[in-house]
Amino acid sequence: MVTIRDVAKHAGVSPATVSRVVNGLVGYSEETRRRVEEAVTSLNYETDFMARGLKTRQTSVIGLLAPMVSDALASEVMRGVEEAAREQGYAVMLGRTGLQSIFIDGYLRTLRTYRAAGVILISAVITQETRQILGPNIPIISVAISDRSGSPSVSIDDERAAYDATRYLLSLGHRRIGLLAGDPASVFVAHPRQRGYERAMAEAGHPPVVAHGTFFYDSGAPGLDELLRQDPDLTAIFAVSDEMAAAAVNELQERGRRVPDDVSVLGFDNTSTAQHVHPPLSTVAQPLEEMGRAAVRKLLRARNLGPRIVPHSIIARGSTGPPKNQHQPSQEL
Amino acid sequence: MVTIRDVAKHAGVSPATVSRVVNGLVGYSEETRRRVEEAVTSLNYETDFMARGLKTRQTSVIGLLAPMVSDALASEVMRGVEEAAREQGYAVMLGRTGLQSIFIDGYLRTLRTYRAAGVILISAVITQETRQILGPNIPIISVAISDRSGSPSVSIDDERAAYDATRYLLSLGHRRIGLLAGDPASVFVAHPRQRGYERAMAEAGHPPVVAHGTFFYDSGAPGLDELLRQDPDLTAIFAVSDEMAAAAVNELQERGRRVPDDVSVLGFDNTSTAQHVHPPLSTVAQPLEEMGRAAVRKLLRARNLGPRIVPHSIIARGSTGPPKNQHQPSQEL
DNA sequence: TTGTACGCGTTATCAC
DNA sequence: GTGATAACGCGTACAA
Repeated sequence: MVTIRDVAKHAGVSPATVSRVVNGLVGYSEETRRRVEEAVTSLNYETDFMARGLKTRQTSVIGLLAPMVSDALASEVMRGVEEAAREQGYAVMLGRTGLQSIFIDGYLRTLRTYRAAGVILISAVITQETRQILGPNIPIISVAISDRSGSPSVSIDDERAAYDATRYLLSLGHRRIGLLAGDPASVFVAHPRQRGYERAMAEAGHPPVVAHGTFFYDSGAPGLDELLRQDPDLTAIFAVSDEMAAAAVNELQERGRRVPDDVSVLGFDNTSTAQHVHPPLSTVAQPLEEMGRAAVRKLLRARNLGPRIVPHSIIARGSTGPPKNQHQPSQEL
Repeated sequence: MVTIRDVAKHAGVSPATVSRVVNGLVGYSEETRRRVEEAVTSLNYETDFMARGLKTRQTSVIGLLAPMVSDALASEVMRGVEEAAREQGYAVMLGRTGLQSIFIDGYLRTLRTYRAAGVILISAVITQETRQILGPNIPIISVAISDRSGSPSVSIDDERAAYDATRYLLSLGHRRIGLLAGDPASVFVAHPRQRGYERAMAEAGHPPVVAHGTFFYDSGAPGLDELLRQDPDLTAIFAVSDEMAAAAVNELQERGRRVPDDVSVLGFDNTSTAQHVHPPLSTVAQPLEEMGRAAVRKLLRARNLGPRIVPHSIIARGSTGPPKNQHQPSQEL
């Protein structure tokens, strides 16, 4: 292992000077810089992050905590985080918090003792406790969750997005629209989306039809069943996750209903799942990868005060279309 | 920040003793242990990983490198790695290598200066260069790739799995089976799978029909098109990734062919994608999560010499069935 | 069990 | 302005 003192000896200067050159500080002549750099490359010197971190009480590590490291949404955000971090010279430390944030405390402690430069939380809110464990020196930011506490965050406006999505279905002519909502326990995403749907339906004067799922694929079919029991004549299903929407599409076809001819289905998140079903899902897009990148930038810029809302958009693919109106013939013509 | 010396003072012992107690070594009385532990909890002491790493030249960090952090296969492996690492008290540092392993060198260097305890490579082979950058002290292991170089690895026998999968289709009665193969450039997975298919077909006396894709969803439809052009009467498609298989299912249905009644489709990997299409994909399962866990264990046990082959299995879901045999009526009855 | 040198980069202090 | 010296950060390991 070649140390800073080896380089200093080779270049005929002191370790302090080498340090200054390596870190691009001031206080040396052009000639010294050249000699030091020559020594660095010829000896293949690399700064020891441990030693540096011990002294500076900072490492170039960003902690990334996701409830499931394997779900499509988290994966997209992770990709953005990883790219932005690498570009800025940071490494990413990965942790899974579990659905009920079981492991989060342990990870935060680890990140603290590793003197992480910051922490990014996917789909989880920043609690008082979180902040406390992390201490005052490590910034934290949440991504892809509507956290109204004013903590640093990057997200879309979930209420507005669901409102817009419902309006989109209304604009296609649908009146009987069912909501495949999220787990009411995970109130921070599920609730705003449900509110947005309900607001749009109320404004249009149509009764809401709601069933609850878990966001995951498996809950899509039972949820659809529940919705159709409430109203067998639904012409559109709005699911608050692509996974549930995909399950709904498949289950509808299983029951002999065509998508979108008989029933339109609209998803949420625009993950890769949306494109893997047939017909491909129309969905509400969150710019997930960009949100990951934005989170890194915000974290490192240290002006990460308060929430940042990024724009959502609605992507129309094959799973949505006008209703056939067979059950409500020319009601409004 | 409370240091080991603070604890020592509080407990009336030396820093060295505190260190031994904290690390569960021997050489202190029961009474001292009690006093030290009391001091640790009352002062809320936590070991500084930087200082420890500086001295021991080791940190509890495992590097995890994947070509795409967001694909379904890597995600499953990552989940296993994360879980096993956490249980053993290790943190996971994540890196994306890019499809052509563009960033791998940079990450390896970073991992070296962080004195990682080991490196796990998903879907990439360990080259001479890789080993050289990492140095002799950091073990490395590859996962989910048939690397015949004898380097430490955890994978299925891809050739055998593809052979078995093809035999499975043959046993259903299929004779005209097309292979949607992988990118021939990524020779380490694509090639063995193709060989397994070709061996099974040769043994059965049927001509192979092969088209190449990229493993990704988008290449499925063009690949299918290519296969059907070579033989319009194929009754089964074996795709070497679930994504391509999913695309094939969707494209077949788009063309008015029923799955599995007209054409059976078999996937590979058993990722979540397999369950998101309709009908759900029959597929060759790799125990991806378990492979991730095994990689961590193997890495830390330091008896990680040579490859380890884990068993594959074939999961029959809705996308495969016997051929209708309309083109080859009762040939063997 | 304890004292203490050590690992290595950084930075404050000092000399030229 | 240039550069050197040395103390420092904190846990570990070896000699005592």
